[in-house]
Amino acid sequence: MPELPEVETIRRQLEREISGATIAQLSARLPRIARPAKKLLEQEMRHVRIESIERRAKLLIFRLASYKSLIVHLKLTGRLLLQSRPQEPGPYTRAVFSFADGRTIFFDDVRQFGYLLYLAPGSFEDFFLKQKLGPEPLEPTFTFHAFNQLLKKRPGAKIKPLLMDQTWIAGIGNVYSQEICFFTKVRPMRIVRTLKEEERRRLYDGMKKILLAATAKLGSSVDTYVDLYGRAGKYVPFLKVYGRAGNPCKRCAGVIRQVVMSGRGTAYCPSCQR
DNA sequence: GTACTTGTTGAACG
DNA sequence: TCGTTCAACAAGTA
Repeated sequence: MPELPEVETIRRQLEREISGATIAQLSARLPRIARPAKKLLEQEMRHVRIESIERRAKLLIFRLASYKSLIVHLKLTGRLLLQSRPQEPGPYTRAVFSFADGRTIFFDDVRQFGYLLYLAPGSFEDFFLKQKLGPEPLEPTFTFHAFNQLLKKRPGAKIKPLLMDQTWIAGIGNVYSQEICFFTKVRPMRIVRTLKEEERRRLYDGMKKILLAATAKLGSSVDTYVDLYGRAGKYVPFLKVYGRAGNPCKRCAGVIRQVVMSGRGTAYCPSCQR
């Protein structure tokens, strides 16, 4: 599942490879992934230069010439794959970017949840206002004080689903929210108002530490995630609780337990997470 | 055949 | 209005 570290990894690779390149054409092979509509998207993406690649939450933003932009959301199983030599599209290739220099990028997505969204100049701000995204956890301006203020807004929330709430904080999903709780030694169902000062501090430190470490390892390939070059992320061996239910805790003598919270699988160590 | 997996949306609830 | 939970979406994997 692409979360902040995975999406940021792809952003950096895209920046290196296609910033400044020109898209000759974009072909949406599966119309449902094209927004607002296949015809308009393909029309608007003819012969446009990519100025830069940005990321906000789990969204990739292609900044294009003439203040146009293209948003890419990978959702659960989306991939962007750079092909330096001509390749046949696979069964799950939903769109193909063809560059003026002959390279292509495939947008593959088994589950068809991902999308490509064209935004005309001006509608960019509207889109992000509607999204109501919370702050970026790795921004230098996101201090402990800012985090603490954020916690005060939701005193009654359970910490793990709150970490996954994109309108509260951006970019954290089901994998890293569990890892952050483990690092903090706090159970995922803990109510925010019961968190002590030192636990809040560990939450803040752990969040930054884990997201940075995972990004440095090019993300976690727990499902189908691979980077722009089709390579798996290398963070999985460092995951402490995600996908480890029934296994011994890596920190104490406990056994990792799995529960369901807000409809999502949630693993934690009942022994060292309180 | 059935259960399970997940990011986001929108509906439903209190 | 707000916070929260839950079904739905889709399709591969166990």
